[in-house]
Amino acid sequence: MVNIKDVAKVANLSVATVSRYLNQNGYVSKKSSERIEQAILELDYKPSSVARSLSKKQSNIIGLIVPDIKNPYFPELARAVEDMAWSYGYTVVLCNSDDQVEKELSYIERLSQTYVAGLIVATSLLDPSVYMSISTPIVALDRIIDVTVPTVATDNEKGARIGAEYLLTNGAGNLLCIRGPQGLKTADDRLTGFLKATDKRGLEPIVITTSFDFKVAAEAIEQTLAVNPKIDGIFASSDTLAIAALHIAHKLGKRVPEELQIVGFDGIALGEMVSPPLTTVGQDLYKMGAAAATMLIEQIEGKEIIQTVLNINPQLIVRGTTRKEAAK
Amino acid sequence: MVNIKDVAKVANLSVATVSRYLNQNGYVSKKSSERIEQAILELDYKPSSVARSLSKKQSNIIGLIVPDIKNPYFPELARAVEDMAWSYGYTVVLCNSDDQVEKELSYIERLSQTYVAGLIVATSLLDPSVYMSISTPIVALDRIIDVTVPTVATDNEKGARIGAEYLLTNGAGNLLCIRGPQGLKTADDRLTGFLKATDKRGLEPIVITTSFDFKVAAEAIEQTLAVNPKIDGIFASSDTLAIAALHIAHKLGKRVPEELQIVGFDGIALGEMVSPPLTTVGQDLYKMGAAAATMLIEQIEGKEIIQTVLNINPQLIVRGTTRKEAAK
DNA sequence: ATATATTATGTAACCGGTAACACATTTTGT
DNA sequence: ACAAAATGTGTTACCGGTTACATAATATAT
Repeated sequence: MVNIKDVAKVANLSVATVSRYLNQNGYVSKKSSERIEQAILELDYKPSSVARSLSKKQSNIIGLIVPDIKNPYFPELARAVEDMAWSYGYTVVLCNSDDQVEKELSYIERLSQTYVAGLIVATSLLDPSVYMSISTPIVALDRIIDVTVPTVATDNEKGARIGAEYLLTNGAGNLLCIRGPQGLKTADDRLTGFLKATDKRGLEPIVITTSFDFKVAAEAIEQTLAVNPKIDGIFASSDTLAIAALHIAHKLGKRVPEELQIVGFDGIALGEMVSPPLTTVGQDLYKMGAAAATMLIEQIEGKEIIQTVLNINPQLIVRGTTRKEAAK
Repeated sequence: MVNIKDVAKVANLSVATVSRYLNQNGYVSKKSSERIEQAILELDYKPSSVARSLSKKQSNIIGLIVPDIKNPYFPELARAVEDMAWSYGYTVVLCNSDDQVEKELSYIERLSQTYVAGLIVATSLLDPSVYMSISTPIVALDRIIDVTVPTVATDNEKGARIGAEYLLTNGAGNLLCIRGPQGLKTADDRLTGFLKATDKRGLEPIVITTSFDFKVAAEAIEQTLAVNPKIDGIFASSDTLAIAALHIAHKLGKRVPEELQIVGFDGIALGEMVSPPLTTVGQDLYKMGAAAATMLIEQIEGKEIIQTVLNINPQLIVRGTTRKEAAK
């Protein structure tokens, strides 16, 4: 492989000058620049990012830690992160933590051995102090880790309130809230928002807790609907859960949205594919991912961060699992 | 950060001995080993993979190139690849090629600058010669690039034949085949398999070509169904397309599977979530991804590759979009 | 007992960059 | 015109490992 020395030799200059040219720092005359360009072209020289990393103690690798890329929520974020990273010359390492503390810690350790430039963390199982003690720049995505950690997130409480209120103004009176796993801040906030909406009307909705796993969730929902046939509105803490509810509704022969209305949360692409398409509280996932990446890269490159917490506003996306006519 | 010199100093040995100990090559006495272990523990030493990469001209990074991780087919593969890579101590860089030659080439170039250990390629837009000329180990996943490139793939033709035959024996006589984009080997093979099944019966099915994009596909399907109301069986080249068909069927009020039967291809998790759940020709995606990763790592680590082409057998997964009773 | 093989360890060059420092040359200010 | 500032370039140590080579100490063979 061609190295910087070869280029220096051909250009009849020292490696330092070539390095200066490559990094656009220090002085390089026009003539030298041209000779270097020529040499680079001639030799098809590609600087070794490994050598650069070793020397600078800084790589162009960004770690993206998600619980599980199979969860349809994350590919959309990942894609946005990757796009942004790409355009800034960074590379994304995909890490599935599987919500295992050990695995996540081990990943962080491994990454730090490669001088990883920064971390985007879309998990929240570790103690905030762990993230705060990491020396590389970090951005929390979709999860608030700590006020000191730059964050891109949605106002989950508000979104849930909007979603629940839409169900209520839309004629659903007996609500079921399918909340995500206990202890997950995101799910907690969504429950809070939901309850705010129902409390205001003095309602006592049913709340069930379930994992995000489709089958497990579907079973729990089926049982709940069997016991409480009066339920005419479901607010789900995620689109996957909402789709599970829709699935069960079909199975039980409940017509959606005539007999049962469903509102999800997230705005994943899948929501448009099911029938009827899912009404949901949408987050602009691409925007979130892109914002997180941009934020991280700005941190990495030493730019002053003005805004450390970016709250993306959720937006109700009305599709087919709610009754439109009643909305007025 | 603690480096190998510090360890050597504490253990009262030279860096060479410590390095030998770390790599388990060369001679290191028991006593020295113990002293080194002690020192490593004491200092919490973690070897720098960057320095090692520079020296060895080999990293522990694997590049995974997919068209778009948002396509629900790829997260399942990616997850398997990542799992395997993880267990062998490798790290996965995610690359979305977007089916753009330039982007893919640029990725390959960037990765080679980091001494990437190997590449798993799930795209096929580049000329085979490009992949063959790459000096790092490579494995083709889901796409056959060239006989000389180790490959993990499904027998698409056979799978499509099985899927089409199932429709035919199941009472569907007027078939529509929704084939994927032209020029995509995978889609071509599936069409071939489909046609083999229909030709055998002397049928003349309708074949439409469409992109994998959900909305575009849905529109094309809607038009086709409108013009050809007789269609009672659809074979789709991918589950996403099948789900688009299902979506349109619902929209048009066609009962599935009573009036219209649908068979997809791929076996993505999504297929179980729609209603009715999708009958499909399933590939064991996890197995494919894991096999590709294993194959690659074996290549990287210099093991003899006995089997360079691994054909995973597709399997018909009968669910709700086909009529069961007629199967006999 | 001596030659030879095996085991154990250290020195130092190397991987391919970066950047501090030194030095030379040109430009600018007064 | 002369000092000071700006510009241009080279030498070399360093980042943190690996490994070829040299050397020393044991173990084994004859």
